[in-house]
Amino acid sequence: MPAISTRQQEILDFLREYHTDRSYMPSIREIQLACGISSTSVVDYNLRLLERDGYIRRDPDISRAIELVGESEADLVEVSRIPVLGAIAAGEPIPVPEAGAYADGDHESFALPPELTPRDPDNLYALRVKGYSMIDAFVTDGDIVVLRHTRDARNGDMVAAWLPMQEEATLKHFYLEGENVRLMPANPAMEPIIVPADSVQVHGKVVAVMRKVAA
Amino acid sequence: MPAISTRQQEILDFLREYHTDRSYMPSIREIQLACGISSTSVVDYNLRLLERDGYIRRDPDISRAIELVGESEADLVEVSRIPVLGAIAAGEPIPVPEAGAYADGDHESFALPPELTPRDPDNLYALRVKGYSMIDAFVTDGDIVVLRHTRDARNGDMVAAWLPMQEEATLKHFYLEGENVRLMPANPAMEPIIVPADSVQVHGKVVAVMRKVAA
DNA sequence: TCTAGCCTAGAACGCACGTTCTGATTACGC
DNA sequence: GCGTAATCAGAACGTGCGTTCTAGGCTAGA
Repeated sequence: MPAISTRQQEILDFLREYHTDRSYMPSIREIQLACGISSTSVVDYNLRLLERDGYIRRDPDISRAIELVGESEADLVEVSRIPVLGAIAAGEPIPVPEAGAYADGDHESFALPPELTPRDPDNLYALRVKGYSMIDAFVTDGDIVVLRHTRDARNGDMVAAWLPMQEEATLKHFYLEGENVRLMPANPAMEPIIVPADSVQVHGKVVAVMRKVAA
Repeated sequence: MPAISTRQQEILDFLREYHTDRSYMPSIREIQLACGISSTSVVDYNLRLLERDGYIRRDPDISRAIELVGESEADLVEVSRIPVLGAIAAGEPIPVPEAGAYADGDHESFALPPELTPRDPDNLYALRVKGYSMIDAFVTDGDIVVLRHTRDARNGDMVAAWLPMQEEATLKHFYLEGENVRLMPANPAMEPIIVPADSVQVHGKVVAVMRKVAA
């Protein structure tokens, strides 16, 4: 892209600014006024150059038919907003999504980037991790875990599980073996837990983990 | 929101369709033509109702100044796109961002959600983690670490460092203590490394970590 | 049957706005 | 210095386009 003059840059900036306020483009005369240009023909002339150089696109004879090519559209990404339903901690029961909780209620929400969004973005919710009890799943205090609410875990899935007997919440890989469930830590150096299948409540599969590092 | 007539629904659909093609709104006469309406006043009348019911917003006397309220705008979030410059692994040197690498070159990129974006989103880049050598930082194979490129780490920052003597890349908390640097694992159960300050290359601060868990 | 409200027609008005034409001014290479 | 191109001015033109006025066809309730 060729370099552009300061006047063209000024026009381009104004287009961006105007478009974010209203959601349509200014008329030529509005550009003229805002940029302190003395004639509409000068505006037209510079718009012509901007179009030739690929910064904008115009439809002739149509009012306000200016498009900013690339840029603003490319930075806008469609993301799924995930409700944060609460916290997950070792000794506390896992919050359960009530009906309709996904449809964005009064919960705090979180934007999941498309790279981390699964094919099927339904029934997702997030929990904030409290404490250091889940470091065997490479998850630490303050992390956000994104879960898909489901009861049917398949072998190998990482699940959020509540163990009523032990009164413990945990994140483990799930393996159903006959009458028992084997819960494997993600860290292979640590020992699995084996419990009767009817004393495990699977709350959901872990879909993603995100962490903001302090400072 | 009150129910709307089929004609109003038809207009609304046309507005959406037209706006996705071009990025501006149709004129009243274009709506008239497209929806097979015999008079501009009918279009105006129905637009008036749609505005009263909160489906659209209009600016009087301005061409094509129709905004669709809510819907598409709400799901679009402005995100910063971070270039993924390569991989970080225990025994391999850390990829260094060349000048201009941030400005979106030919690198794969990654959308960082606003919740994880620091106040100052400059000089950010991402690396894909290879191997299991960084589990002491709660980071495992396949994770994405987001870094801010800087050489001046402050005490307590988590940094990506390259140790030329040991030929090792690592993620640790950084503490400068006189002539030496103490590198603390995030997991307090593990031992710190203490090395001379001139044998540590700090490549950047860790800003965020994200992980997609295999389904 | 009359009336009231809702929706639709057709036409005309008048400003908004893109376009264009003619010159003036500045920038720049030789 | 001069000539060519790039940029800027001012005004006028023609039409795009929102608006408005009047009026006719529906359905429903009294």
